[in-house]
Amino acid sequence: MPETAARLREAAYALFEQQGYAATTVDQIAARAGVGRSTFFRAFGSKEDVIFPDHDALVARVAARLATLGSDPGAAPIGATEAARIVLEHYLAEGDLARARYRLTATVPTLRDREVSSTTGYRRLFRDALRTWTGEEPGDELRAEVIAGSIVTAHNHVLRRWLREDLDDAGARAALDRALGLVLASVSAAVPGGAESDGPGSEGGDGTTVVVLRSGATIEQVLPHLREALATDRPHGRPSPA
Amino acid sequence: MPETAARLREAAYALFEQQGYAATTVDQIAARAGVGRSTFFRAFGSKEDVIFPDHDALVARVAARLATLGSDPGAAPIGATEAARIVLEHYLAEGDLARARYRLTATVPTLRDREVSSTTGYRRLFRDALRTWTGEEPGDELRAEVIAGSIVTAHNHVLRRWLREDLDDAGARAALDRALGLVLASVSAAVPGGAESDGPGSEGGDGTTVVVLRSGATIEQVLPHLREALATDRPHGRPSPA
DNA sequence: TGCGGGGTGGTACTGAGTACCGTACGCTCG
DNA sequence: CGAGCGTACGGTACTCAGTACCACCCCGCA
Repeated sequence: MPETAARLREAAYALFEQQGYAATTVDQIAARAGVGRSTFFRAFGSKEDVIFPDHDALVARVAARLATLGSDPGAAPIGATEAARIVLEHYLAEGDLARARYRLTATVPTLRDREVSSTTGYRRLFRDALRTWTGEEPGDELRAEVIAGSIVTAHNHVLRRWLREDLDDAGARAALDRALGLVLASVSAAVPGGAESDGPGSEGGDGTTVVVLRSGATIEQVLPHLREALATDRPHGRPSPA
Repeated sequence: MPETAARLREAAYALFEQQGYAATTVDQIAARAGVGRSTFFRAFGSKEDVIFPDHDALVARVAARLATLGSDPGAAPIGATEAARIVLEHYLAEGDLARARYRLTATVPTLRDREVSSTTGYRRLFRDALRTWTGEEPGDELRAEVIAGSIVTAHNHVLRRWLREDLDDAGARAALDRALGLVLASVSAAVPGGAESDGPGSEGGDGTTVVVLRSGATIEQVLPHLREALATDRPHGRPSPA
């Protein structure tokens, strides 16, 4: 019965907020919900699971969305953005419950670890889905991992701000779009040619790379900045916005 | 006595490889090491800690290296690279022990989670250290987080290949340099101007950005590639190596 | 000889998680 | 109506990680 699980969850959150996570025993939760201890472990596999219930279902939905990416390279950033939004929308729909969970995970190290390790699943999902976008050559594995990690980072960054009530729902949606746009633009500039040079600090004249983001400007607009950039000597200076 | 801890560690690894992690009890480890159960918990706080012993010390060393970054923007990528190499060198020095740990963490979900969550500490370290590099404005927080995450991803990517014996020691060092060079170059291309546009799929003509990495080439070498890149319409196309 | 402190072993306890069993409720089929 | 039957529940008993506490022993030292 999902109704029993709901009562258990409410009892658990109430006791956690009142006494703290560690000080609350499963017996207390079960007693408050008016059920036996066995019932608790049947509904949730563990004491932690009462806090992260529908996580698996969410992962499955994201995976389903990413599975439709196919091999069209242009679809990857849009699909990834929509997949990330699925997760954000899930938390927005949870509302106060998500914020209550955040208060717990922010406090209790065990729960924080649990949440952190759950993000790895998303990283893998995005990485595998992005393989078709980034390419299949050996060196591209790292690119896919970096992009996947950056997407997750961007999402979590926005989500955290919403959890802290720095952002309302609409603000979070807009911030996610902006963050993902920034991250995908930045990260899609990874340059295969750069991989051939021999690391930071070395300025092999052959390793120079020029990256163009967001085409649309004419050469005339760009050229002065480019000339200036090429004149400088710093191997890893700040980027020069044009 | 560190000698007692060493005996416990050897006994633990032997039993883990032989019976599996879950099937091995702390009593068995202590018995095999010829000490009491209390001694085990005195030496290592928990059953997991026997696998991740000097982790805190390693974090401290990385933190110490990053603390010397100061506010010189040019020092950030080099310092970050060296900090990442500290971690790699630690594992290389461990040798077979690190690989035995990898076999465990790859198998046992509990240990995998533990290791994953430990990377968060590095992420925070790099993020905070990179704040001075990426800037202090509000929008730059995300950039710092993304760069930090990418550094950790790059390191772990190389480390994992070494753990799987895809790479020998020298190969791992070289691969880390290349991976970090690639990642830092890519990620340092994050463009403040890009944050003003409204997400992927939009091609605001004003948001175009050209980023120069690894100066040293002349304009003549770069220009043809640049012209080609600017001619394409895709808002998020593959980068154009020059 | 007396004395204090660190490393040690032993005992007892709490609490999470598992296995198992008996039971009550609701269902369908005869 | 009643007999079977699956499912959800409660209860008991157990294992094991982790904690607290105490008694001990060995050591240097006065």
